[in-house]
Formats: sequence, structure tokens, C-alpha cells
Amino acid sequence: MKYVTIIDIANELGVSKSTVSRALAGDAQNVKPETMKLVCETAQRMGYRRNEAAVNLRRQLSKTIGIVIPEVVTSFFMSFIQWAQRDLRQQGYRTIIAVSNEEVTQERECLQMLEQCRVDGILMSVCHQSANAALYQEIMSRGIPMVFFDRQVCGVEASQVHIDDVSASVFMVEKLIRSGCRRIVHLLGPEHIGNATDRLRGYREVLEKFKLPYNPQYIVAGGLSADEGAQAMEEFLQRGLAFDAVFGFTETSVLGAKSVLQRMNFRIPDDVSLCCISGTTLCTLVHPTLSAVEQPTEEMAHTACRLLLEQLATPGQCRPQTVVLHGEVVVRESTKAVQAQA
Amino acid sequence: MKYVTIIDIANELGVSKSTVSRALAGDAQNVKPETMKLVCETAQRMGYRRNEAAVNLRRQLSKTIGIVIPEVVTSFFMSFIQWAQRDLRQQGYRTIIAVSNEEVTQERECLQMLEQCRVDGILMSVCHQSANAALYQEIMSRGIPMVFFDRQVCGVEASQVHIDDVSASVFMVEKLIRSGCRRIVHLLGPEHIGNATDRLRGYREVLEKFKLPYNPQYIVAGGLSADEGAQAMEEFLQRGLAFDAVFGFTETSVLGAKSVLQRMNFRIPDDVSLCCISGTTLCTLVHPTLSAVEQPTEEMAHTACRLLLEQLATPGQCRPQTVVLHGEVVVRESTKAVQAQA
DNA sequence: GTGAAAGCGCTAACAG
DNA sequence: CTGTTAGCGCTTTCAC
Repeated sequence: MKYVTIIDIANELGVSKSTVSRALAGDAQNVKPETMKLVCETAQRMGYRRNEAAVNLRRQLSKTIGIVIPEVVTSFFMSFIQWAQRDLRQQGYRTIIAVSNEEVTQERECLQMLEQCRVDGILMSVCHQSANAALYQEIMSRGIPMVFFDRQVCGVEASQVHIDDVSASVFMVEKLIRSGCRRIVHLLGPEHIGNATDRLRGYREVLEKFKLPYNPQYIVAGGLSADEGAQAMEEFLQRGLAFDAVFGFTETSVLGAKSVLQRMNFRIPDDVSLCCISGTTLCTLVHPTLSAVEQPTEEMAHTACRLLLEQLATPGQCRPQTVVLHGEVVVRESTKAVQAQA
Repeated sequence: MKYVTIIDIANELGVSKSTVSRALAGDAQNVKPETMKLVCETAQRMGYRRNEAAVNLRRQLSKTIGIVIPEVVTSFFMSFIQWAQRDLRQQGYRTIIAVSNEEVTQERECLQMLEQCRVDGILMSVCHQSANAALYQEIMSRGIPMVFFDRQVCGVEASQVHIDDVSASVFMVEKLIRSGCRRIVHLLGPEHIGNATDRLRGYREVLEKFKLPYNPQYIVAGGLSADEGAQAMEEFLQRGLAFDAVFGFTETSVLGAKSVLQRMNFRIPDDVSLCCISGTTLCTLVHPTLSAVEQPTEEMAHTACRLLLEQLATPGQCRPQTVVLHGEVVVRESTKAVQAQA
């Protein structure tokens, strides 16, 4: 029931606890090799586990990074975490994961918890572009570096890494148009997520470029979840407008829309092309009727970790910087596209 | 840079740190209401965050539960975590998530880390049914309760919760046969995962029941990942045997197989039915050609948490118990099935 | 109702 | 090379 402490080991061996501490820390400079070996073996034998709480308290730092993500449905965030953990662990950092569930209050609680655990830094994907901005500032002013990834934040002086949503959107929509689509439904993301605005902007830019009319009737609030996407699709169908493509904000919402379309016997991608800016490669792998610009998850994780570690290495020294990455494009050409090219 | 401590608050107010501690803990019995209010307000104003490391050290417990999962690709584990976190948080527990990446050594490191963090209990899904069994026993003998979920463990006296893999498998395969399939490929899971053996057993039981011949040629090692599933499928195709269904161990591996089949212009589910025992509802939602018995993720999480909390409440008192849940079935009937019924 | 003091397990000066 | 000592921030007796 009780854990073995360095004092237990010290008593067992008749040495002082400092010696044990030094030996266990591998301080070859100040411990005789044989003492070292003896201590380590005894620790092993007695089932010693060093108490992180005690170490953190003493050292005044935790060697722990907090990661806050908005949801766990999309594999993007999980994949990001995996890459980030690898990088951070390599630098001797542990990670604590906290999920805000897309709610501002839960996000506050997550951050509070991370502060209580005295994390050395935070990787964060926000659930709202501005609601908790003051809190972010407060945390950073306390000397805890934060790096924001994927979801953009407004009004915060901090390092960020995200993809170029406008370009990604432009690329995707242009691809649709070139493959013969003219009437493109856009499942708009929530306005409190900055990326949504950018993607709408991209959508509009392409229409202008091709001198196609912009009809607000084709823009539907598609939310984030599959349910919201499905609902949005039904809402649009009731408007009775002709359409040949759906460009969704989330992978999840466009898949929700897809289920509605299939129920209505639309053939995909022959009748309707589906596309989105996707979380991860897995998406288009398993949804072979979906076109997507894919986020470079691994690169984003590396970059975010690099930015954070830099700030950790030079406390208070480096200016915040924003890194913008570019997605990879995976497009499923519909038969319509083939006709259009002919 | 420096955090505010209760001593800072005590000095600010000219009271002792004990009083501050009591007030912050909400000990109304021993603190005058006005003092209480004053302390709390000051704490708020000064941006106090209580140091969890110090509390844990003092209290000799962490109010933290560790969750170990083998991978983060499947949404099942993420979904499980979400439910579990909700239950545990409600009981005042924090959670630490650790990922073993299906590797025995990484799993050891995870557990070691959790012990170092002095977690009060562990929810665990193993990457190997027996490799670390001794370690599990050691941890439990130290008084840290463990509950194993989803993946079965061998030779360990501990509480477990998983689905009835044999029944699930029987149900799925029987469904295939009743819908007209006769030659069913089975993508077998790794032998170090107990559930794989059970599912194969289910497969064989059904064949016997229907007096169909068992041909080992139809069993292919399908691994866990999409790549492994694809490779297994290709391997099977080279055998040149006729087949009309694929029953995979993992959602992921059967989707890998699917990509190969599609490349070969098989029509799904008309030429070939695909099915598996799936991680979560999302799976069949987004893969409308896949039939599956779905794990009751939420129920599994609730059950696992309940078992753990029971052990936490009565240390060393409750005997390990195994709970077996049943999956829900979602079947996509192929046109072949319709023909068979006619 | 409040304060003084001890101590959780560990590290890091400082002496020897 | 090793031992002694002083805390890290907090809770919790025990006095008053």
C-alpha cells in the first residue's frame, strides 16, 4: 500500500538519502560507481517509484506540457497529440491532455487545471476564437508559453500555427468548378471559429474569379458535428435549389450531409461532389467519395512543438510568430469531371 | 513568472497561512464567514492557483486516474475516454491519458509514469494479453486498483469489462450466411490479443452449425492497421479462391481490405459483403457499406469507472469481477441478401 | 475561530 | 565522494 521512498532505500543501505538521490539521478560525478550500482539495484529490488509530486514541488517546474483540444471525434486532434507527444517526450516532457468539448467554460476549467498542475507550457486549439482571450493573456503573462494550433485566435499576442484556410478553400472550390460544378453548397462553420470565415472568403473569391454569381441561399450554417451537417443539408434541400457540389467546413459535418444525400438517392460523386478541408489523411482513405485538402498534421505538430520548446528554452525572449502551413490535396474526380474535360 | 502561494495571501491579509488554507478549502466550520469571503476574494484578485503537486505530496493521494490505451486511430478509445472522464470528474478525479502504441515496452513506460504520478487507480486496455501481466499484479499488490476494458487479459486477477466476442462474432457471421454468403474470408487479429481468438472461435462455431466446411485458406492474418488489412487482402487474392464476404478483426483492417477490393473493381456490398466488430457507432455511420456489431462504448466506460470507483471506495475489499457486455448490431443488407430471401 | 509547527518526498547548496 | 540541512506549498493536528 505504501510506496518505497529514497529514505527507505537509504536506511536499507545505511547511507544518506542525498547519496541515494544522487545515485538515482545518475550523477556519476559525485557518486562512487559501486555505490551507484548498489543503490540502483536496491531501488529496483524494492520496487521504488520516484514521487513526481515531490520532485515538481522541489524543482519548481513540472517538465510537463498541457495540450488542450476541442474534441475527440475527429482523428486529426488525436493524431496531432500522438506526434506532439513524441516530440515532447524526446525533450523530456510529459503531457497532460485536456478536452474542452467545444465549450468555453470547459476550456477555462481545462486551463485552470493545467495551471494547477504547473505545466511548463501549453499547446492549445481553441473552441472559440476570442471568448477566453483574456485568460490566455493572463497565463502567458505568468510566464507560461502557449502555442495555438489549427484553430485561429483573435486579439492574442502569441505564437500560432495553422494552415492557410483561404488558399485551401480557394484550391478546393476551384477544383470543383473546373470539374464542372457551378452551384456549390457551402456548409459554413460557426462564426466563432476564425477558420470558418476564411474558408467562406476563399469560396467567394473563386466565384468572383470565375465571374459566377454569389447566392447567399447556397450558404448554410453547418455547425461542426455530423448531426448539424445533416440538419443543414436537409434545410438546404427544402429550398428546392439545384446544386452539384457540397463544400463543408468539417469532415464530420460533410459526412452528416452525405448520409442525408444518400438517403435521398443522390449518387456520389456522380450527382453531387463532396469536399472539405480535412483533418487527416485517414479521412479520404476511408471515404473514397470525398475530395479534400488535407492538413499536414505531422508538420503542424512538429512546428507547434518547436515553437513551444523555443520559448521554453529562452523564457520571455522570443517574439510570438505565426506559421502558416499548406495542405496536401486529394481529389476524387467525379464522372462529371471527366465529361467536362471531354 | 512566480505563482502566488497561500503565504502570499496570508501576508497580504495579515493572517496565518492555516487560515487561508482553511478558507480556500471552504471549511465553514472553522473560519469566520467574513474572513472566508475576504480570503477568497483576495485569492481571486491575486490570481492564486493552488499547487497540485504540494497538495498531492501532503495528502498522499492524487485524486487522479490513469487511462492507458493502445492506440488513437480508432475513435472507440477516444470515445471511451470522453465518457470515462465525465464519470470520473463527477467523482472529483482528474485523468491522465497514456498511449502504448500497441507496444509492450511503451506500455511498461506508461504504467511506470502513472505510478510516478501516484495515480489512485488505472483504467487499462492492454496491447498484449499477457506480456506485462506480472507488472499489473505488482501494481495492484501495491494497492492501486486496475480495471481492464475492451481487450482481454490472461492470468491476471483483476476486474475486466469487455464484450462477448464469441457471441458477437457468431451473430455477425450467421448474418452473413443467412444473407447468402458461403465463402467468408476472416482477417484474423494478432494472437496476442485474446479477443481475436474468440472471434475466430465464433466464426468456426457458425460454420459447424450450418454444416459448412472450415477451410484454413480463408483465414488470413490481418493485423490491426489499415496497411496490414490491405496486405492481408492482397495475400488472400493471390490464392485465387472465390469469396463473397470479408469478416475483419478491426474496423481499420477491414477498411484497408476494402481499399484493395475497390481498386480491383469489386462492388461492395453486391459482390463482397464487409463486416467487423466495430469500435463505435460513428464507424457504420460513415462507412455505409460496412456491417458491424458495435461496441457499447458508453456502457463500457460507465461500467469500467463503476468497478474502479468501487475498489477505490473499499480498498482491498472487493473481489475482482468480470462484466461481459453485448454489442448492438448494425447490418447493411446487400442486394445478394435480397435475392437470397426471394 | 485562529496560529504555530510538523512533515509529505525530494533536491541542492554547503560542509566535511 | 558523502552527510547535513533547508526548504518547495500545502494540510492537519494541537494549542490557545
